[in-house]
Amino acid sequence: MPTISDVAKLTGLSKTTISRVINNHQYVSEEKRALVLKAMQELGYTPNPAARRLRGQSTTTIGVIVPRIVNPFFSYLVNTIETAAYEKGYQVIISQSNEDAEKELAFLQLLKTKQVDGIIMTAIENEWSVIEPFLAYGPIMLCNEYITNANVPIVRLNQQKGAYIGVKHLIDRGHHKIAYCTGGLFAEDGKDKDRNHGFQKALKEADIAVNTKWIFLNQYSIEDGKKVMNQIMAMDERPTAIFTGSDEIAAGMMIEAKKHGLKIPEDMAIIGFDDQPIAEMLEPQLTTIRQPVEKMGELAVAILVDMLDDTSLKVQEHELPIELVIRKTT
Amino acid sequence: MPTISDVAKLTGLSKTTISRVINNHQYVSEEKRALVLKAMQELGYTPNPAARRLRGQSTTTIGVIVPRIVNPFFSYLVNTIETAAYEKGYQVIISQSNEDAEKELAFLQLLKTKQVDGIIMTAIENEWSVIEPFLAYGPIMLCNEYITNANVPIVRLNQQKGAYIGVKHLIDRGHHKIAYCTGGLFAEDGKDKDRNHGFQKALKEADIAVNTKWIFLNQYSIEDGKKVMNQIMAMDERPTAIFTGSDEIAAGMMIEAKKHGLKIPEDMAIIGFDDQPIAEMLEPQLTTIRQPVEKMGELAVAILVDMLDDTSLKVQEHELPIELVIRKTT
DNA sequence: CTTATATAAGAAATCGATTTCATATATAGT
DNA sequence: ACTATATATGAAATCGATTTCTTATATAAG
Repeated sequence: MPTISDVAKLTGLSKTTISRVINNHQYVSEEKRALVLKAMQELGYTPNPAARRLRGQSTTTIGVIVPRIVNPFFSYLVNTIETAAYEKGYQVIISQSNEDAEKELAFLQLLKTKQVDGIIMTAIENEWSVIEPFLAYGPIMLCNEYITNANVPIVRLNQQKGAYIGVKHLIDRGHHKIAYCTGGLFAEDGKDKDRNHGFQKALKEADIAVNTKWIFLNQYSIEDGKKVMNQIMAMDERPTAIFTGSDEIAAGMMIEAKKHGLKIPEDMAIIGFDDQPIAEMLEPQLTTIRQPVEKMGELAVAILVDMLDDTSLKVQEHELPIELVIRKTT
Repeated sequence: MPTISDVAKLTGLSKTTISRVINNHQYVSEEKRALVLKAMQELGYTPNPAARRLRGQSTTTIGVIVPRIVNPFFSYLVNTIETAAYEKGYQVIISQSNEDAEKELAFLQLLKTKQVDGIIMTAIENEWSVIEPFLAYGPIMLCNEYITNANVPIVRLNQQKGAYIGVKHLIDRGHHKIAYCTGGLFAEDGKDKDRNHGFQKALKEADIAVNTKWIFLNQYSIEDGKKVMNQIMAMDERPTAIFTGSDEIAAGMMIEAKKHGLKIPEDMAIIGFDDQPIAEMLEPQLTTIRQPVEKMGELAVAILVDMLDDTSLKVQEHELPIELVIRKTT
């Protein structure tokens, strides 16, 4: 690997001048600049990022934490983040937190040790008080999941509205017995809390009391959906509609409901969340709440890069629109 | 951020001794070792990776290239790679090649500039002659996609067998008019070539001539599947069965076939590839070829890390089993 | 009792860039 | 013509680790 000294030697100039050319500093004559550029080309020279980082320069790398990449919502989010980052000249380091606070913490260390310039968190496992100290080492921003009084940029959706319009839609279709199956066990803040509020608000407006037997929390996967549906099938009094926290839960429920001979939506209406590709592939096609994943990812990268360029930037918060996509399961 | 000098100052020892403790070198007294460890703890000291890299140490980072992360096959692969890497103390940098040779090349630069210790390629966009020179800067290995005479470790599946057993299964079900819809335009090597051979072998054994009208190459997504199905519907003479290169193509075809009122498998048998979660969610459930993604990812990481630990290791090639999962579309 | 070897620790060089400081020349302003 | 400023370049310090040389002591061998 050629180094900056090799370029200096070949051109007969000093390392300083080479560095100036690399970093587009002023006060380099056109003549020398061309000479240096040519020599760099010739040698196939690339600046060593480790050396640049050591001097406190940027790593042009951003870190992204997702709960699990196999969840399509997050793989789509990572897709847009990676693409947007690449366009801005950044690499992406990925970690799956897997609901593991330890692993999340290990990842935040990358910021401390300057392996990443900044971090996008799409889920939060640790207490904010644990995460906050890392802000001293670089920007952290929240995308998707959020915490109300964290003084960091947030790109999020109006989750309360999402749940509200979904449940409202079920009520409009004449349902009174509505089950609720979503993630977040004791959600005291953020996405799940807001969804809970949206759910409650819609019911309250229609004067429907919450039946706690039909509340299923901490549910995430297809398997979870199947299990819950089986629990519901075993009940004396069943709900007639289910609002779920993801298309995957909904899909699991549909598979199992069909096994039990239930007709959807006649015997059981189901509504998903996310509008993943599977929503269109299920039969019947799934009514769901669409989240603008692409916009979220792009915006998150744009904000993070802005913060990296200008550290004095003030904290922004963006709330993106969310909408109901009515298909055939309601 | 405390540095090694801070630890040295606090303990009253030299940087050299601190470094020895960090790297578990011999000839450090137990007494001093304990002292250093305590001081590191106290200061919350972590070695600066940029500095270590500059000295040519490992980056404990591996790079992974996938075509696109939103393809579930690859998001599952990345999942296992990331998990396995984390267990071995490695970070993962991800890039989507998006069928873009330029982007793949940009990613390989990370090896040259020591931002990653090694790279796992799950797809190949450039000519091997373009990729090979990068081997001088660190190990590259192939996982999933492969090139016959590249002298690098390969973890792959028996793709020929995969296509063969799939097509054979269709023939056993009595089909003679079999369409073939998969990726890879002019596959001269690797996965797609092998699949082509498997397809041809199965037909030949049953004395069935290939109908080129029913060959669709360079197809990947759900949308591609839909388009091809529409092309097939417009034909005078249609195939009665389709072998596809991914569950997604198959899913797209099923959606469109149903729109046209075709019954699956009676009017049209369809077989997928991958055994993604959607295979079970489609109606009817999709017959497909299962690929052991978890094993592939784990094995790839294990081999790469082995190579990093012991650079004299000889090149290995692993072929993992592949199997037919018969469901309801055939 | 001397010499060889194992153990223990530090000083200084090194990795490859950027940055600060110093210096030299050219141009502009008065 | 003389100072002030803009332009152009280089030498050396710096970032935070590891590594190579040294040196000093302790132990073992002859």
